[in-house]
Amino acid sequence: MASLAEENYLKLIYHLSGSGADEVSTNALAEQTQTRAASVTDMLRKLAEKNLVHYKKYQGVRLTAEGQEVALQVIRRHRLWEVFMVQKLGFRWDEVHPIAEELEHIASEELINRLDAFLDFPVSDPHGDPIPTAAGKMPSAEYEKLCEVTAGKQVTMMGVSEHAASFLQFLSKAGLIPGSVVSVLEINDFDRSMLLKINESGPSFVSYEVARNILIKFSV
Amino acid sequence: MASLAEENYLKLIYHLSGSGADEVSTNALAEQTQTRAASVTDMLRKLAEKNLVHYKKYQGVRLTAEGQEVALQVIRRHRLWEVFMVQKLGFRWDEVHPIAEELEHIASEELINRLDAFLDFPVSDPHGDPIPTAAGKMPSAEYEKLCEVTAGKQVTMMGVSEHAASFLQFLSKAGLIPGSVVSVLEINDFDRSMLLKINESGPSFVSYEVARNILIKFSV
DNA sequence: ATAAAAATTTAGACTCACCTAAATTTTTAT
DNA sequence: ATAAAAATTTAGGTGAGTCTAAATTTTTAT
Ligand SMILES: [Mn+2]
Ligand SMILES: [Mn+2]
Ligand SMILES: [Mn+2]
Ligand SMILES: [Mn+2]
Repeated sequence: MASLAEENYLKLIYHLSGSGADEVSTNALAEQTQTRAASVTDMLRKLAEKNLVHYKKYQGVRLTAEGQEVALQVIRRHRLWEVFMVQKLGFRWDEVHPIAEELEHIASEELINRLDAFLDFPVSDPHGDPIPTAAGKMPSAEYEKLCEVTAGKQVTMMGVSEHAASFLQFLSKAGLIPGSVVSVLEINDFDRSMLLKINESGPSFVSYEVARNILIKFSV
Repeated sequence: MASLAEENYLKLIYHLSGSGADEVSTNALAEQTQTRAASVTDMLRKLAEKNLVHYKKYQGVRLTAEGQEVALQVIRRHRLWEVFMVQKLGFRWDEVHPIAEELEHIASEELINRLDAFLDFPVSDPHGDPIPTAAGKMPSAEYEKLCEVTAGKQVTMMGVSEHAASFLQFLSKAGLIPGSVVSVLEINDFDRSMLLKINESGPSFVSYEVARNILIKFSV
């Protein structure tokens, strides 16, 4: 029903709106889609026509219930394929995103539900992002940022909020992957950089910029 | 490089030409692509421009070496995904073709080679069709047709030359799937229908039309 | 050999998803 | 409150891939 381009817009609106909460601006969409604002306007008119978004000229755009449903389906497919590529095909977590951008548009529901079962119904993807259910619910995964943890605390790494391959490669090298147990040894007041103990290994430094993009939960 | 539509044309030209041997007519392509002859002409001009086909007006079309390479890549992807869906996801062999028609256009070579390894380098797909190698060679699989077997002989079912879901479902019900051992008990002179023994089960009849589309090899 | 039929190509349009340039509306700063 | 700046939309195009209708070429039949 929704074309490949339409699916990409809906998914992007979902992400940029903070899971559908706020309005998204034309320019924000243009920047992320690598297109021009005029092209975005054209698409928004079409999506509104199809009742996939609420759109009033100059007022930004929000997903309708129907639009959100499509967006969550696309996100579900994307994340399940990422799990498949990492767990079954042996890809690294920094390699799978561009391929999942293509696979997410294969529409067969039968295919995706069988894939889900084959993967044992994973609840999150290799980056720690939650996988929407077949029924179209996004599991809420509310994590803290590592940069907000105080010295002396021990936490578990749960995911990332930045998906650039170079960032992910840096984390792998430091042993910082979902599941890693991290103790904050020291925090440098000056630049907010952190000295960490990661899974029994020797201490590592991470900058505030890195810590800001690492999602954690406090160990019980 | 080649668009989705172009890939579909190249694959189709390969099949209709008998693996690249003969010229293919505009009308034959129009019929199979569910488009009009005029649209096919447009596309052939474009493919010729890109050096993917040899094309002279009114003379039909043939793949270039480069075009054949693309066609074989697409066929490789199609068949590997079919194996994946049947062997790993539990699809039936009559369900996978339409989904593979979409998956075959995911271009990542890394993905397809890892999938190949994950599947243990299968040499044929669920329908018995050979899978082109990563190097772009189509393994030759020269089988006889069941309709040409004489009474009293025992053969092994290797594949089908007709892929309609209804035909495949009929075969499954009769227990006629690749690997089945088949003995020809009787052949009816009048309509060339056959009485078969399939894998130790009681005898079954198949029409000439069915036997003509079953590929076999003689048991050693 | 010629005329009719069939196959194919050309001409002119259409939709989708994008573009640039120009207008318009909204926001921000004075 | 007004002018400048920023954001957004409108106007008019483009290329890919398709269409219908008309013209052309090839094939078939007499
Ligand atoms: Mn991703
Ligand atoms: Mn992810
Ligand atoms: Mn198939
Ligand atoms: Mn097949």
